[in-house]
Amino acid sequence: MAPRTLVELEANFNYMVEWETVAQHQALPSRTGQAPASARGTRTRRELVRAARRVFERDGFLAARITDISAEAGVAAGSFYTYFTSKEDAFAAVMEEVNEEMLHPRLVQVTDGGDPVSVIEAANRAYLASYRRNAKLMGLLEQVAQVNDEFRELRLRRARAFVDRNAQAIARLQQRGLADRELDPRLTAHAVSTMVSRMAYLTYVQGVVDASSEALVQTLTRLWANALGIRRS
Amino acid sequence: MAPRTLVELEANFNYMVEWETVAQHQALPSRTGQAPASARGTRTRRELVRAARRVFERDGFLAARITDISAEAGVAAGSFYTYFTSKEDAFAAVMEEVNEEMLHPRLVQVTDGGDPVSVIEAANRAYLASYRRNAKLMGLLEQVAQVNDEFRELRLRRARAFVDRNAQAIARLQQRGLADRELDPRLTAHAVSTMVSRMAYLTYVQGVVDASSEALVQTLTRLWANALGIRRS
Amino acid sequence: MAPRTLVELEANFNYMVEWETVAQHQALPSRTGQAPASARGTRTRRELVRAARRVFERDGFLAARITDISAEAGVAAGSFYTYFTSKEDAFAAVMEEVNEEMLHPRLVQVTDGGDPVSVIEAANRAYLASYRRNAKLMGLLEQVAQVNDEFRELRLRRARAFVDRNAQAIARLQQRGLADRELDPRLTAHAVSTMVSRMAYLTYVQGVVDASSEALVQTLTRLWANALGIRRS
Amino acid sequence: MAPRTLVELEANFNYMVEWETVAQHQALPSRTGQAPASARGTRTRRELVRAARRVFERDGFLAARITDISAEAGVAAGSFYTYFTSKEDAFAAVMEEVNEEMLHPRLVQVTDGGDPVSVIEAANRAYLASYRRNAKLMGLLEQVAQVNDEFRELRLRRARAFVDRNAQAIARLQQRGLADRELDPRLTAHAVSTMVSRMAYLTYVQGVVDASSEALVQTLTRLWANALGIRRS
DNA sequence: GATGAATGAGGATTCATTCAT
DNA sequence: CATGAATGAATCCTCATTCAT
Repeated sequence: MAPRTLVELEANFNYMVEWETVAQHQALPSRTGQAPASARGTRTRRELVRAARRVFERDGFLAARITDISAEAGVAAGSFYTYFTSKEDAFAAVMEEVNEEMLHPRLVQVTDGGDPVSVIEAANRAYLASYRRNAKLMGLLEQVAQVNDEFRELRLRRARAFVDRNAQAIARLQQRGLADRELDPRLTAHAVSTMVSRMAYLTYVQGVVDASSEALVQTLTRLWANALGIRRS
Repeated sequence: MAPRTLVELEANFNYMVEWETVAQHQALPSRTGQAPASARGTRTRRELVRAARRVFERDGFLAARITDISAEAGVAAGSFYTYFTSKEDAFAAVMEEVNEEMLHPRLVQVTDGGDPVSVIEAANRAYLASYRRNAKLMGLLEQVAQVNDEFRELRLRRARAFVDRNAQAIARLQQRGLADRELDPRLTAHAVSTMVSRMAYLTYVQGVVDASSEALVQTLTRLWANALGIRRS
Repeated sequence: MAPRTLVELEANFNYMVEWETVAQHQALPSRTGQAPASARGTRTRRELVRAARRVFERDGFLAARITDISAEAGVAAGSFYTYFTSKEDAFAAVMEEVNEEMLHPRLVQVTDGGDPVSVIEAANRAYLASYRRNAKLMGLLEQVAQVNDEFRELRLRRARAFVDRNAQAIARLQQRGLADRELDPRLTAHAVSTMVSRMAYLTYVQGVVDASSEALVQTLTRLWANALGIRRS
Repeated sequence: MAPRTLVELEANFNYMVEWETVAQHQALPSRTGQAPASARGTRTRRELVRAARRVFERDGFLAARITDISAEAGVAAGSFYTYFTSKEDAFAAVMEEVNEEMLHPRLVQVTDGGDPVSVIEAANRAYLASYRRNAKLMGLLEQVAQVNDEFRELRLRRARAFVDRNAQAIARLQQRGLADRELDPRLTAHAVSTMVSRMAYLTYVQGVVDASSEALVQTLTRLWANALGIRRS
């Protein structure tokens, strides 16, 4: 039986590595200096997180200076350390914010009985749309993971979790005779996830893939279905 | 007619983005301070390049200090600048060296009449093997491209060139009825290239994919063939 | 009618190139890093400017090291950059300070009806006195202008302004039959200005002219009056 | 009796401070490493001196690097030290060369009985012409004297010698009733010398005085004659 | 809580000068 | 004599982090 909802789908073919990275409640590598107690504190912290996001998006993680962030937030340099212990900490907070935003994705519920391919298509469409919406941050995450071991570890750990689940889903499809039995489920899960997420990166962050989002959805969906050898009903 | 040699094959399905990146004779972003005029100079420069490679591989590009490199090479700090203008310049020189090595890949000649799939397999095997051999440097390149605009630009420009060629190859297969005609050739070229190269990265650089190289070759080859809808003869 | 006050006189025969250079409100080539916002900051900045002056006067502009200045001020090396962007910037601040001092010159009011020559004499006396008082800085300015284009440009631009005014004054005297009509007003203005200011330099900075200030005043005044062909009443 | 030749004149009113500076055979602050013994050596040394002049004129004394000079001369870096001990040394050699050139100035012989003013005029004309011809080097000398104590001392010592002679000449004119007896001969000698040489500097080096050489000669001559109170016959 | 000045470790870079070949 | 590579002392400058007010 086909998956019924996108949420269910995600449990099966989830390649949304980066997105879910922050959606998960596994602790981010954050050791926030202090939780704001007063209303003023809450406001200042919010300003700082917003400022950090702007500065990160504008200058990149490495080039961003603590000073720039506090200046952008309109607070004194020292105030940064009232709320964060480091640049990494502030970055985690920024991702947390995105997290909040992305925890409520406008995912269309998929009706029962949809065929596997159209479900995959819907998932791809949703994933690409949210990736595009947060392209700058996704690019940042890529950069930070490349530079900071803690973030890299975090990403890898989670990717593994997704792959595990996806691998199981693929295995089930194979057992039901709906997918190519020659494929190694784990490797396959990894490969197709990576294909989609990397294309999203190349398209929306690097701007090297010149295609409409719709064309992207169509092509990736077909490639995916083909690759797994999914029988069309 | 199927491609006859790996060389020919590369002209068709070349996803060896990173590898060829350095193999090409398009200039690397290198502005070396000086070409050594004496034998002694040649020796010192070579020492420095080797030292740079060791230090980069050990500490990463960002953490590497010029001082470390000259110390590792056993020369005075200032001598670094006799041969390079910057850390980037030294990095380019290191990649150049890899370049030399990879310009003579031990590519097995594929006999005539091999079916397309076995040719793809051979190409994948060769690519993964060389990626593995130079895994540390490939990871470095990934990191540097994330941090340095010049190297990023360079990579993107070249990737585009490969995709162009691959897209044409796919289009030809489609015309001959050997591949799924529903696929957009350019997007497809991009997607399958990225799938393979990214899996190589995740496996040999990040170590997250836990599989034998052979299993990897088998799975990627099958996924690729499936994805393109290649008819088996 | 003869000029009545020294202020009026200056508008006529002003050769005080270097002095007025800093007295003018045309911006010095200064891009100070930061205006101190606290009392402590004001104090530190003042200490730095004083230290800079001492070090410049002691070692000259070129030999002065940022380190020396911060050490002399009793602050950390990095603190220099809280207030200045460069050595040039600090130098501009030092000159600014002199500026303040010289904006309130103790110029004796000249009584009405004084004859032109005695007015010139008073002006010369005042100029030489203030030059002497700030001899070390005037020497520094000479040195810096020789080495730094921005300061050179500034000086030249201002010198031009003075010459313009002086030339007009000379032209008026010629029209009234009070000065030699054969002289080119602009060149003459330049020449006599330069004669006095250069003598001040040679005397108080280089110490090559061995004469009392009074003798200098007398001789320069007489040379000047003679040169212009001023008729004595 | 009026002076008969320009040479004689120079002995009287010589303000050609900078020029004669190098024309004199008082040793320049030069400790040349080695006098070339072979023909090849002579050639190399000449190349180096020429190159040094070009580089000094192009970049200024401070910015000029030994490396630039040897490169410009087309010799190895080390060769510089075969002939010079330092940058200062090379500079002295360059001035020496100019010296050679200026030892044969095309000075027109002044016939007997010329009146003093026309003699002064001729001297001014000759001085300004040679200053103009070597403007770049004169500017350099100004710069170097500002920066290097040895060159400064040298200049001052010589200037003093000239002033001495000129002061005697002026005193003689005063005794004969041909010049204003109120003037201090030494100070006057200094002042008029400086006026002319400084105007030459401002005109030909700094380019701030906008006048034809002829206008300059006329004005300076008249100012000078006026200043000394020379009676016209 | 906010402020903003002070700190100082840390690395890059330059170039005159030496010297083995 | 010429070569040109090696040396390394000498400063500059940045910026995360602390802390007194």
